[in-house]
This record gives sequence, C-alpha cells and structure tokens, in this order.
Amino acid sequence: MKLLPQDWYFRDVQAVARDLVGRHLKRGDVILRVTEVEAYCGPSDTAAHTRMGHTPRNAPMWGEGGHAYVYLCYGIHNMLNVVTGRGDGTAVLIRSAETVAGLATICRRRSGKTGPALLTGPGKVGQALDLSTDWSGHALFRTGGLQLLEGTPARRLIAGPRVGIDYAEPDDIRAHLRFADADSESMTHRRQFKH
DNA sequence: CACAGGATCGTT
DNA sequence: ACGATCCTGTGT
Repeated sequence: MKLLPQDWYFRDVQAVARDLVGRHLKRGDVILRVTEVEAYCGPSDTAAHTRMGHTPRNAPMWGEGGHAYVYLCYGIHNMLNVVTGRGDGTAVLIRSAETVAGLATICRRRSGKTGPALLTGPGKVGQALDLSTDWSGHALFRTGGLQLLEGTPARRLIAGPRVGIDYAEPDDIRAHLRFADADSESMTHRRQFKH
C-alpha cells in the first residue's frame, strides 16, 4: 500500500478532510481505515486550537502539512490530528475508524474490548494506535512509525456539525465540518449527519 | 504560582 | 449525569 506524498496535504483543510475519509493509518501490525473526521480551519475558526495564536502545544499545526498533531484531552485521551496546508494553522481530527489489520493488538490496547464501538471516538483511535503526545510533529508521509496510506476512499460522504465545541462562536458550532463515510457503521453521533 | 476548563469515555 | 486525570493557557 502506497504512502500519500507530502503535497497531498498542501490543500485547503476541508478538501483534505473529505479526502482523508477511507485512507489507512498504519503503525506496526495495526492498520485502521479512517471513517470520520473533523476540519479545524485555522485562527479564524473559534473552535480550533490555533484560535489563540502560537503556543508550545499547537506548534505542529503552524508547521507544514503532513505531520501529526497529537494532544492530550481531559488528561486521558490522546487525540490524533493531521496537519494540512503550509503553515496556516489548520488540521483534521481523526474521530472514528475501522479495523483493517491487527485486531488482536487493538483489542489488547482497548482493554480487551471489541465489537462495533471498538474505534468510534478520537480517544479510542489514539488508544488503538498507542499514541502519546510524543508523536506530535511526526511526519506521516515517510516510512516508519505512524504512516498515512492510500487505503480505500469512501464512495459517499455525509456531513454534520462538529462535536464537543460548545465554547465556539455560534456560526462555527453550526458549520458542517464533520465528514464520515456514509457506507460505514463506525461513527459517532450518527443522527447529527445529513446527506 | 494558582486556577479553570477541556476537539472524551465508560459507567451509573 | 458524572468522575477520571492532567496539561494548557492565562493571569497575578
């Protein structure tokens, strides 16, 4: 399976977000197919971490596309984002996935859990890939560690509002910047999506 | 240095 | 509905 080249990420965050659904994340024997994502559109997006400008944590979001941005949420969950563009503070959050390979490893990392909700949620994806904030800034377009591969893009997408951003401005809360594979079962808050 | 709050999850 | 769990960003 082919790696996506770095210039694949050098596009508008929303275009990359839509194109990211169906792609594969590979680390060791584990391969996940991305089924749900959210676009965070830079400093003017009051839901984005870059809304406050440059900080040590969000530094990877201000760098070149193709790198991971991993941060700790609620002191527990390691959230994986894919940085897009070329230094414009944009990134795509990986929210849900399907198992392609490495089910036994994933199951072990997820405390023995399995079933349809195995990878529905950004914290679960981070756990399945055994990520920590040490991975923030990692290049996804090179062999080794964590990689983003061509995978099998979605035939149809559905879109809806982003989750867990009540602190943002109303227009940003309402914006349809969450995208999922319409033909997948693996997603969060299914009823908030529209066709 | 202290504080408030968070792009969540699993259980109650 | 709630607690876990800790780092981040802000203010003093």
